[in-house]
Amino acid sequence: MILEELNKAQKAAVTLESSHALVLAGAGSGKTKVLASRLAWLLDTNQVDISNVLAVTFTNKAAKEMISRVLRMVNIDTRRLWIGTFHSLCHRMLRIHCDDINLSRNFQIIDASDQLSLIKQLIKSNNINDLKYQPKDFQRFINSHKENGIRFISVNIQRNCNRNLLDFYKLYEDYCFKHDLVDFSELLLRCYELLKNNENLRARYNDKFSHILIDEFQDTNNLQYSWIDLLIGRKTFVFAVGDDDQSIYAFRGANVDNMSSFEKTYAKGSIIRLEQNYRSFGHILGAANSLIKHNKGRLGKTLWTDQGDGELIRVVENSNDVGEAHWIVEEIRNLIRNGTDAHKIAILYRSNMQSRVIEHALFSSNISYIVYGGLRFFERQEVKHALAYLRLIANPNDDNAWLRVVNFPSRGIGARTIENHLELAKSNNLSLRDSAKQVSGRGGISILSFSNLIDDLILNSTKLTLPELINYTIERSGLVSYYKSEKDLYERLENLKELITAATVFSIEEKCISIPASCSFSVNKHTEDEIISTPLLSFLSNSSLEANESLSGDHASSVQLMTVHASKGLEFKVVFITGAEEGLFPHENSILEDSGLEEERRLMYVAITRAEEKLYISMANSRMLRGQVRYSLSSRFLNEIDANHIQRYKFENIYKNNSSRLFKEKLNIDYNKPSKNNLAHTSGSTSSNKSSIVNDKLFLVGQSVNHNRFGDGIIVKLIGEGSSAQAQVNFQKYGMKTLALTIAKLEIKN
DNA sequence: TTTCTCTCTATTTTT
DNA sequence: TAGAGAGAAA
Repeated sequence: MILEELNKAQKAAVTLESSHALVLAGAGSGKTKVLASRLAWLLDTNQVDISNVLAVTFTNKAAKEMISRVLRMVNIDTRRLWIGTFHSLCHRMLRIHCDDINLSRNFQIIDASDQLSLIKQLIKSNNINDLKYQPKDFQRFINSHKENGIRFISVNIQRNCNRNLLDFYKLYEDYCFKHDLVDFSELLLRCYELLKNNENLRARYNDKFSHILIDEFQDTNNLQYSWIDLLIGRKTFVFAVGDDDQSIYAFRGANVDNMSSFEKTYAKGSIIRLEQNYRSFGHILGAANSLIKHNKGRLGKTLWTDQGDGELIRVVENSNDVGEAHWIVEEIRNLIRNGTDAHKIAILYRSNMQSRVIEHALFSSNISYIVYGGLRFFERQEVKHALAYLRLIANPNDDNAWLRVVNFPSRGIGARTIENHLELAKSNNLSLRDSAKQVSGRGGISILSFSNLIDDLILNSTKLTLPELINYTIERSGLVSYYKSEKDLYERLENLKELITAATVFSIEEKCISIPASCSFSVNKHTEDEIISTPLLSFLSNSSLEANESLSGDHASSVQLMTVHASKGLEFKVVFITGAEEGLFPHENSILEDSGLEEERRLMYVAITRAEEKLYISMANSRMLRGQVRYSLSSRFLNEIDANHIQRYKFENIYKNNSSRLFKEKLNIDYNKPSKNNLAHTSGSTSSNKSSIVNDKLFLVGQSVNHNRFGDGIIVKLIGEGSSAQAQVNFQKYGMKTLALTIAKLEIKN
């Protein structure tokens, strides 16, 4: 039954015996199916006990999907299965073995935004004023080092890294160690060190896991690879699935080379390719294949389908961003009128800011839509406030949680009082809570009463279940009355109530419903499948690790809007790829280096391969960017796609009295020469000139020009007059440059 | 403490 | 354009 619905290549992968394997799974080739079938097959044929499998995914969503697919094939007790994200699996190991690595049992996980606010606080309290670096730079420095397995102590100072960044790394490390805080990269690094430095333990896990399954292997970073490496024992077989052409997260440390490293070290030339695509029609795949061929150093694969060519891809030129949005709306109306479900239509864009204009157009046409990638539930301000109170219950010495809510809702504790308090705590080497009694003055009294509030919450936590405790906490802390007080904060109040619901659901799932929130499970120490925890603690960990999808509205009848990154792994009947312009897609920050450009190309590849039946790619000759009108050439990627898969269109939009009338014309046009009459329709104005005459040449904004070194480009902006006149030019190969018109020899192209 | 005003900056993002 | 953060005024 498990093998019935698989094609030959899929079956070969699923039933592979006694060896490591690298499965190159193209977009839409049934990757998830193969992974789930593999696991089900191993269990069904009794080749392995469920407790001997480790399955790693990148998102919680993917893990859930995998579990539900496996359950459809075999009946198993999933609680004994080690499945989850890298972070959740490391977390699981750390909870079991925290005693072995000097980690407190109460260690708390901090998410990216907690980490950032901690960094800001440390910058302030240590009077660090290096104007060169923003808090985010410190954060990036710390995380990227951790993700390469580098602690402060092992940073090579010879490397050209700044002393201040380095010193701060130490400061941050010390603080986290002292306060039992573990950030996301620390979860991995700690767990890596646990296995690395503890031979016996490592040997036990090497024996335990006879099969390791890894999803999205192209997205692993160096530390994740090393962690897996440590888990591979003599009798362990790794089944890694990935697609180097869909690696789009190098910017956050993912290393595609892990695929070839794995292949060389373990899989030894045995690559299984899944190339039959079940998602898209031929023209769409042809376009994707012809585009991605421009990348070098691929492991190589070509997608094919037996479903026929389908429709040509429609490449559409618009005069500006507003026009593009209106054209999309018009087209979507037609599609819906002809029977396409709205939720099977996706609008993709390179950067989030592009959604605004599109949303506006959809909204005014009464087409319902959902935007993915907004604030998630557990990242919302009010939820984080409530969680800070809960963290203080779990650990009253959590200074960050203390600082977050000591004056929220406001209790008359100002910046001055807090400064005093911090100073006092630091000089006595105490936590804020332990030094609360000593704060003097009016603020001191307020702080004392806050401290009493926390004591009261802790007292009640032993009597109440988790949902009851949360309810009590948000009432007693004043959060509820604060959010009740103003009308437009109603939604935030709802979210607080939603948190109670989340805890209720969580309690049921964890089967800990009648246990008071702060009571420990009794645990056999070092039992590998048992976790030392309390309901409150595991709820808090869970809320950091599983910051679930944002609460969005009506799924079923809404058009879906998201970035190309967010679309990875999804599929839609109809896809609109918008903003196919030089500087935007490929993004100007990425085009100067080959690796950057190749990642942009893979991103376009991902976007194209989301489409099942209909694919539109649109561009606008000009768009409003950061309050200025920006002119662009069409994306080079459009020229890299084989022309026989494409049909080009051009749309002129004219607006009168706020109502839009669309005139469509089908033309064979050269996309690198925006026609001049488009300029008349661009909205917005800038303080710069629309034209400039230098050496008898008349330069216009929006004009195509050629420079002897930089090649072809388009004039984006003209600044100044006469001999000091400058032109800002967006060059196809070199990005944005500002040139003096009297010096630079710019040729006007017709 | 809160609110207003000015300045700065600007991909992609899961855990 | 729009949001965040800092600093000054109320």
